[in-house]
Amino acid sequence: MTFTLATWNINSVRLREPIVQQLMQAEAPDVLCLQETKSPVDKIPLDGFAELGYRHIVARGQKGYNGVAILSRLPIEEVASEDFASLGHARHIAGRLENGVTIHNFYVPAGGDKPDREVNEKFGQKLDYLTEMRDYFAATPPEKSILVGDLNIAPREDDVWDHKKLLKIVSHTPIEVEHLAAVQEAGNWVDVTRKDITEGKLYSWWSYRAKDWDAADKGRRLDHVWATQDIAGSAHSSRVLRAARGWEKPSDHAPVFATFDL
DNA sequence: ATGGTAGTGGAACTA
Repeated sequence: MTFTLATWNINSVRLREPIVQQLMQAEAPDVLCLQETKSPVDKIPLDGFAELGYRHIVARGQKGYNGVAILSRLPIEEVASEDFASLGHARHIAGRLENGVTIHNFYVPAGGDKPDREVNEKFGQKLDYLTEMRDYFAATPPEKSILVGDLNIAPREDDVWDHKKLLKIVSHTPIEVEHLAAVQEAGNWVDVTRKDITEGKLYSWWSYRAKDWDAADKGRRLDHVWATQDIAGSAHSSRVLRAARGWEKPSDHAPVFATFDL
């Protein structure tokens, strides 16, 4: 059985209902994981998604901020939702497909502007969130699992437009990269995107603030697809749909895809 | 060092 999965920080699922449908029609991933839905679950516009074949959903939401959803053409059953770092935020949902694969969908805290937990509480919360993710996967090692989402960290030098310039910028600081590596190690996660696309600059996010995001190309790879060792070898065809960053009323993130043969 | 844009919700917060 082959299925394709996409992850996309949508920055309001209600405002961007049209381009979510555009992605469904143009690319038709079997499973679409969204972050920053910024909507209570009961106000997500599901009818149009269902008409396009996405009849199954597991989600967490809140008013105005955060929010994660898995929209699926395949039946999916909710299996977990954790409040790491006890923030009271809707940042995690996990579901299981009928083939036994578990999908974790995360929206990791962005962490504020200053990379110093002494002066910026949000940065401390981000590190704590990652530490609790690590402990969660260390306590119960995942199997046949996929982890996706906006992890708000670009770990590699070629995941950012300028490594040296971003070393003190939140999302690319060494301490964040170390915390993310600890999560990856605890769960035996393989970075599927970088298993497939081993070399070269690769981004999934471009700031709204750039005059011309495409020409400036000052991007970062904040959105990730990971899989446990037991199924990572079946993954292929990873890609970032950069074109979606240029669609009508775009998100500042582009969707990231991977296909699994299981 | 600063300010640049976008979403929610109708000011101030978050990213």
